[in-house]
Amino acid sequence: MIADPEAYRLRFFLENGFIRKECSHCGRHFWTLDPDAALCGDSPCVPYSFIGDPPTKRKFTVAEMREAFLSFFERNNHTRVRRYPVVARWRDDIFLTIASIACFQPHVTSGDVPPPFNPLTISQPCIRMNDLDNVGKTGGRHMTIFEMMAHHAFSSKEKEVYWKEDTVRYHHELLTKDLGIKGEEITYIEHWWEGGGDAGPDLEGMVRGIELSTLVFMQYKRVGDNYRELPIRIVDTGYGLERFTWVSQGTPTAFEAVYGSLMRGFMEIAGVEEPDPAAMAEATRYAGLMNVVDAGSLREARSVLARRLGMDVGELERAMSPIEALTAVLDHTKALVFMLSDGIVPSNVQAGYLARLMIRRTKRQMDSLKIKVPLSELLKMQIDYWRSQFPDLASNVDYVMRVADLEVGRYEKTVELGKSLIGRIVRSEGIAKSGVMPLEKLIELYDSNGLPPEVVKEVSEAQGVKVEIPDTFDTIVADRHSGSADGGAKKSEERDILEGIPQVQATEAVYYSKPKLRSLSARVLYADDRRVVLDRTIFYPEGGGQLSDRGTISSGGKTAQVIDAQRSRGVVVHFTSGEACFRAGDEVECKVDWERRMSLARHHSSTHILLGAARAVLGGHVWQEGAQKDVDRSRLDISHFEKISRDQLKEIELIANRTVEECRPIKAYFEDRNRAEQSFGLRLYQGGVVYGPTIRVVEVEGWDVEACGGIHCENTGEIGMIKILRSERIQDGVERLEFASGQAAVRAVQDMESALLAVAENLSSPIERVVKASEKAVCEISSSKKDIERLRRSMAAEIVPILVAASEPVGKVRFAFRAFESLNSADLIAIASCGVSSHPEMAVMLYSKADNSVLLMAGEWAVNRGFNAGKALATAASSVGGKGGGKPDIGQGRIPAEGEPRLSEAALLVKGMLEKLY
RNA sequence: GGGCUGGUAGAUUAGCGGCAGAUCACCUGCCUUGCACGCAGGGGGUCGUGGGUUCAAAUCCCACCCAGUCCA
Repeated sequence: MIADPEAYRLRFFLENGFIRKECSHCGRHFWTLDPDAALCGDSPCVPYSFIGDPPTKRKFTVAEMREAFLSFFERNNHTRVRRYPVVARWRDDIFLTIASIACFQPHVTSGDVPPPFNPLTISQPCIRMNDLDNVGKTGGRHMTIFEMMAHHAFSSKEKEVYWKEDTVRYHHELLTKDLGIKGEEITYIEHWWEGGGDAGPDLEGMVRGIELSTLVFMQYKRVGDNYRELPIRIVDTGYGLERFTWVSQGTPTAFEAVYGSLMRGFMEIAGVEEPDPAAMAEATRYAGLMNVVDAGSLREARSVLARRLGMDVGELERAMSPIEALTAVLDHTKALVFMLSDGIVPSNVQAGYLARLMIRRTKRQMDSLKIKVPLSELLKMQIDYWRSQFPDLASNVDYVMRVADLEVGRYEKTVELGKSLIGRIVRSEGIAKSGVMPLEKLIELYDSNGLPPEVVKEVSEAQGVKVEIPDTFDTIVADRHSGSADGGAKKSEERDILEGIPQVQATEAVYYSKPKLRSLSARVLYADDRRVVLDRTIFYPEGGGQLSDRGTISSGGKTAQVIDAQRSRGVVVHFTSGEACFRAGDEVECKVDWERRMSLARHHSSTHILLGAARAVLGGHVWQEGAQKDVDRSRLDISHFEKISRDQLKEIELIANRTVEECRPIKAYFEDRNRAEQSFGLRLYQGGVVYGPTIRVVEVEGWDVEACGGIHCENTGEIGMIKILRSERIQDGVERLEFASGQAAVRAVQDMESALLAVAENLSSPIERVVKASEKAVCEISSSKKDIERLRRSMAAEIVPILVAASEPVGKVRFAFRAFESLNSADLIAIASCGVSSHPEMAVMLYSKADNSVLLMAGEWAVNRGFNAGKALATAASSVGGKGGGKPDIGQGRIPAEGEPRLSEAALLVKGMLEKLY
């Protein structure tokens, strides 16, 4: 949609002498004070002209520029708001905070929740992974991490804060008065903005060829091809802190301006020379002229630039690539510091995957620069550089460094493993011969070993094996999974629990107001053969990972079992079984299965306590990733970067139980969202995204606070005991704790005790010495085995001469046959193989009465002449009712006791076969 | 949550129904006297756990545990 030109015809422009023009180069409309201006002021229409010649009254550092901005808006009645994390945990549609307005979506922008302050100003660190490829190649116009300075005003019909006029006036005043940019140098380009389903006109503030700010007037919601007015209109501005700083310093790239001494430190480590400032400035100006940065346009621009500098393209690339890689490392390491410090745990999914991607990319760039210093050191340098402006970074420095080292190690291990795996596959004859990697193997390497096809290609082509990656590789892989994937997905299809129920009032949640009430009389609003809706209820409906209450509803002597309760749009539906049937208007008596309720409450409160304990033991990066509370056992999934050790588990358990002993009060109450956030921070949202202006806060006093809808104990002492049953790594970066509380915990301990007692009994050992006893037993088994093996060998050596002496010539071989009383098949093998290997002309047939096993081993001579002991034994054994088989040199089988008297017949049969050899 | 791959000596692994092997490391001796050296010999295995199929299971089937990995 193109906005009505009237949308931009501001009184501010008209009264201050701005004129509307059309850019002779790109055709866009813009407002300017310069009557001679013909171009819009954006690149590529206008080249960068601030390098070496800043338009501001003085140079600003990043910190100075941020402060200048925030204090300007504070002076103009805005409230300064602290930055939000770069991980957007309050949103379920994006992982990272990509703009300042993202902090207030969706609750504030939808009108559900009032903004914390109105108007407000903020400088919000944002991360955009989609610019990853451009970082370092555009002189700093693109960065994965940047700060978006903003002033936001939220206006509704009831309350008008400010709109376009004041926004532009603030903008202009800040730039001209506080920063000292001449009014004539600022142009405002008319533009239409759309994002995240919202839309509105916007003005882009341009100075000397670079876009410094975007002033968006969000006022529409996009519905299909139409636009609907939003209930609240939002001033959504974005001022690029790094660009403002850059422009004020006029450095060749933005990196010198933003990173200053840190950049020099990184260059020293990497051994990268300071590039010629003039050439660098030229390159940056050139990058500025490129609209889209992709491989093609980059190459093209390079060759033009090379010509202008009088260089060869290759020469230019060699000169540029170290500084490009270095600035990318500079940018990525800062992004990583914020990501990790804000608690992202690298993983193979979601936000964790973005962190992993960033780490691997950074590592590759570091390798290309041959940087030997560990990544964690660079991160440490970043933290030291930024800590005065972001004090919270310093508190997580240990975690950040630890995780970075761990991840780099993991990456190196994966690549190393991949190399040996590919090497082995290549060596497998089929592939080495054909010289081509089959698609099948390529998919397997990716699917099972996580090796991207590009890596496989690189490694195997170094070994002379061609790899072709089909364009549709991703689709092929996806297809393989689709068969199984939809099986689970379809099941989760939700049916409306209110289907067929007429409009009824919201159910009064007595389970919240009087959580200790075990029975309640209520009135039936609706009932059918399996569902009952009441005017009020004490049955907790399933939610927040807590199962629903069960119990009974009865009236006039008839009773129905409540097997489940669910809530939808404020209405609690009780699912019943049994004959009792109710009618609307009936007065009924509700009874909750109290044992179940208490067990669920204990497990739920335990979850909060354990989370706090895990955070205390493992660190502040621990967040709840999911939870399920049942009656006998529950589980809590938490983010953590490595397997939780036994000792840590014990520590968590101990601390959790201490908290239980301390009998801390647990308070549950409804609270205004903004107020709760201010008191407790975003830590509240452990259980995931919560909607609405009012949230229910569950506070374990002095221990843990969460937004939570569940039923809890009133005091941690009611839990009695928490027993962690086990921990499991359910995916990279997520550990699952399974635990039991109260009686269930006692029962779990009893079960373990019984198992231990049984073991002790088997070992005839008292429990205190059961460990030693079991170790000794295993040791003895092992040494006995060695003894047996030794005895077996010497026994075999003793018997062989007897066997040889008793053997008879059969054709050209000697044949020995003998039955033993108490030897087993392993013993027979030892004897026969000893005999046959020392007497290659022999064939030995042995029988054991103890386990009815029969063995035939043929010496080399017979085997070389085509004798097959396996086949011979098979026929011989079956002739007397047994079974068997084997290979040419060895045949094994079993002849049942009934066949024993006819053993000599079987031996005769074998002899007959041996006789034929010549 | 679902799929795939793997679990064999301290390490890396071969075998994939029929006598558990290799390489490195380790120990002993010789050669040489020292910097991934050669030779001879040796120790080291509940073949992840528990069931099942089979005359016979490291090997096939089922369940579970552990590790890796992909998809949601």
